[in-house]
Amino acid sequence: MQGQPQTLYPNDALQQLRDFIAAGNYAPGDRLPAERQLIDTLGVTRSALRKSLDTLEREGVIWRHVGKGTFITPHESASTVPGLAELSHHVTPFQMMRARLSLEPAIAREAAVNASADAVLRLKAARDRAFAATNWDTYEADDDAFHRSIADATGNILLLSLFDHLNQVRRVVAWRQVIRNTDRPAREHSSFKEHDLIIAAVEQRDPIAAHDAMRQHLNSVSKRLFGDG
Amino acid sequence: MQGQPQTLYPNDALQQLRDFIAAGNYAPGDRLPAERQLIDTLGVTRSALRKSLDTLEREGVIWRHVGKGTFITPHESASTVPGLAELSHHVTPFQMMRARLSLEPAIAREAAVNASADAVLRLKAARDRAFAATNWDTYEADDDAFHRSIADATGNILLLSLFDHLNQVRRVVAWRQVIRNTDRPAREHSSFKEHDLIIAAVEQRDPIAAHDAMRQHLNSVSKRLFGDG
DNA sequence: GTTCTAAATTGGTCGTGATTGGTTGCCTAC
DNA sequence: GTAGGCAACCAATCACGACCAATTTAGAAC
Repeated sequence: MQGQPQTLYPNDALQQLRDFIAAGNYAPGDRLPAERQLIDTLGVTRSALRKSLDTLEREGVIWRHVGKGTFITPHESASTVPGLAELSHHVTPFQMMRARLSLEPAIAREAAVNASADAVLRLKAARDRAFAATNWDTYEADDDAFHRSIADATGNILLLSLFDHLNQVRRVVAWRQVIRNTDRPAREHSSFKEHDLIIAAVEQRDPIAAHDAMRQHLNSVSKRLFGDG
Repeated sequence: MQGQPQTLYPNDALQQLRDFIAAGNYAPGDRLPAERQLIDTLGVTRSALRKSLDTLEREGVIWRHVGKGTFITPHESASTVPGLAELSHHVTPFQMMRARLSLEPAIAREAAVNASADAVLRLKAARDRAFAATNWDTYEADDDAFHRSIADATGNILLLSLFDHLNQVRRVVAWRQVIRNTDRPAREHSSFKEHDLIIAAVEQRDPIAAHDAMRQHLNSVSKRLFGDG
């Protein structure tokens, strides 16, 4: 696809640089070629190269100093984050749970502060749909939608985006070990009560209660998943 | 194919553009020709072309940015989740701050629970680099790296990924209005003390203190940005 | 062998001009 | 009178080159 010599999309230089480093087998502490040499090797402009180097520096992959050069960071922190699909292979269900416990209670708190009346209505509608689910699969989808509607209720598109990011990974992470001894969620399924508590807290504009209700809910989900909290 | 160059019915330009993209075999992420070139190729006016491009952008087919160009959307991405660049146009600095306040304290809490000794060392190294910054730009990069090293210290790649997602948007969000009346951060810049508090809390494995220290830090950043808390 | 100096090297910065998507306003055609 | 073509302008981005400051290297001077 490199038929055209003109610029491809901006991230191209970054990817080339990553490939170059990976192919070069650089050990931690090793020095990279000088910038003016790299732009020849990679065939990119210096500004594009330096932008990519900035990214790698922020990621902690490299370390630069005027007059000395650019070096691979001494501590191998394996902190290069792969793409979403790749990510889901490396995330354990426990880590997923910790991440949810980190993000979602805070989102619930924001929702309690900012939710519009309409958003509360949508929240209740999502709750009702989950309650009416006739099998576990649709319940999961509805539960999904319920949690997302809380992120939506924050009115903060960035928080919603963060939630979606988390959720995309969650859908793929393998936790099929969930015990389902009934064919559909029981009416007294504890989640329903917990959902109601969250909604009530949001409706009453009580950020602390919303935060705690969500945390409690996720803890009880965690308990069902892992056997205990 | 069109014998008459003059206008047919209004949607003509849109259809032509669709055909052009389909015929061009563009891969996701590829760049389209510039508008002023496309109007030559397609034989339509710029206003008609831009209207069509607007439609495609709303449909999520393409992605535009001033000074860069027009690109095919990288992945099929559910229409509900706008791309990162698109996102940054709709996120206000205030929303960004609320999102940081939602995520980063929780990350600091996780770091306090899970940070390895090595991770704490990397934390301190990042702190020292920021302290030694000689101008605001490198300070920002170092501060960035510091916050990221906290996410790294959680040992949870998903949390790190969430942080990166947030950070990618943060780099683009327009808050150039930040006041910088000195040419570099003063040694008594409050952030330095706050960074130290965070590190101390993580080192002492005190999740609550780490959470609060990060919240306080972000609050003071917010104060600097918006004038008050 | 030591010391000092000049040149070369390197990452960082700045300015200029070109390109790009976005905006505005005038003007024609219907 | 209104919609749309048309052109000029705006602001963001990038390539390119020159220059700057930190650092290393080489060699001259003694």
